[in-house]
Amino acid sequence: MLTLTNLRERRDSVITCLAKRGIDAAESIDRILSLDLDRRGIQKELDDTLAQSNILSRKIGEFMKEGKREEAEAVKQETSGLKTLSVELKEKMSELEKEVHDILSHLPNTPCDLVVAGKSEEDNELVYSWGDHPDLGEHNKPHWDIAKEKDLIDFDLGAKVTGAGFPFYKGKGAKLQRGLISFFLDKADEAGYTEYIPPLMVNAESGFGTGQLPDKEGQMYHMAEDDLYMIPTGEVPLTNIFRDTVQNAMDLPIKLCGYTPCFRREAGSYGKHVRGLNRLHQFDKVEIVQIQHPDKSAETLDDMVNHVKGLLEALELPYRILRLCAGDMGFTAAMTYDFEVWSAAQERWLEVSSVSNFETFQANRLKCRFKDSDGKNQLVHTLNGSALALPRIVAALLENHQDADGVKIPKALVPFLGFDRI
RNA sequence: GGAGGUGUGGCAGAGUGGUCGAAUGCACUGGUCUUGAAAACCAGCGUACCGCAAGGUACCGGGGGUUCGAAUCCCUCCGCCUCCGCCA
Repeated sequence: MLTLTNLRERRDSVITCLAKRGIDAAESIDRILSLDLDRRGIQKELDDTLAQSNILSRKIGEFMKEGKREEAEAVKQETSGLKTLSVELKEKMSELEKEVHDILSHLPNTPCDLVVAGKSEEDNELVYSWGDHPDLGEHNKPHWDIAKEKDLIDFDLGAKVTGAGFPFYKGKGAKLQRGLISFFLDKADEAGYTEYIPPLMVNAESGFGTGQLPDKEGQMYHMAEDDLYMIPTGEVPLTNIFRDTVQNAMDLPIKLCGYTPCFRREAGSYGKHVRGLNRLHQFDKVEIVQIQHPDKSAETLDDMVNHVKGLLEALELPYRILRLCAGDMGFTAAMTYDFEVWSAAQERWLEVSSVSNFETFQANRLKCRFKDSDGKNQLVHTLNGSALALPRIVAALLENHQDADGVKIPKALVPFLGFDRI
């Protein structure tokens, strides 16, 4: 969530920034600013009224102590008007606050300077690429065929037991999942990230804290009976650890990681591009998260990007990195790098990781601050990235490393699997 | 799930409905003393909002209520603890 101070002090530049996303926020922002002005006026009035009635109440207390009942009663009469007034003012003020909050919580984050304006993925900037596209020759099966032949993944069984998008992994397919998770977690551990195993359901406060609510309400599975949400990403529980906290500047950055299944409703997506592992309702992911000092978050984002590069290179998968244009970025991000792996058999790029700096956008919702050198509380910057999401990695591994009689496992992964071919 | 208890500042821990934003101790910060340190002593030490400032307002788990006035009374939700039940 954008901070009110920011809107007040930098109205024009916020509007310019949001315009890069293709959003004309002038009207919303001016509405917020005018409501906020009203609010401040009313708060002044309310504070004065309360101050007045506090004085009278104290006076009543003194009279009561001295046994002057009549004088006390007389003062009581005076307070009744103040009381009704303050109730009215309180109502008015909370209405104004609520309206400001509602508009504010629907405004997305302002993109960084580096982020270009643009509407869709076509405007994303290619910033890096690695590896050659393999020439598969006649061995160019898509992963769903390989998975079926080698009995690695059973989509039909998942559809029967749960529904489409909830596959079963079997045998070497299951071991591949487990091995990849261990591999990713070990790499994160080596890079200094502390491993967590978080809850897979979160409450509404947490959903709001990282920005899934209210923006992505329909994307999450919701347990109505207990008002809990299945996590769409480990980001939600891992970042909400820091909700309502004040960190010590010395402890920054805080680095953590965790493996979790992720649950997404993905309503309305069907067809060829979501076939096989390309889009699932439940999938596995290792997430890395950092809580960082505002001055250092830009370089931290680069560190995280480098970490993900290392993973993909170890898996010998050709990839490219895109800096998303403003319009293609998520609601909460100030800057995002997407990693895409080339799928040789499908002849398309598959998004396998998204690494973002949210700057103070989440921190403002989370109320996550640190004490700066002046002893003042300041919002931290939050960052996170997938390192990595499994399904499309599995797809790319199966497709890119296939040969005449199976699939060759990249060397780095073999110790985690106990076999070198499928 | 049932019964009882409990929730106060970074921690510990007081708090008769009326100068309680809250005693006290510890921790922390600055100072005095000291060659230096420790000890001792002195002072400071929550957050948010409004205000140029002086200052004001709100906050004692969350929400609501009673009252001129609530940390203190009532209702409700949440967390924690103890006992019982159930259970991987």
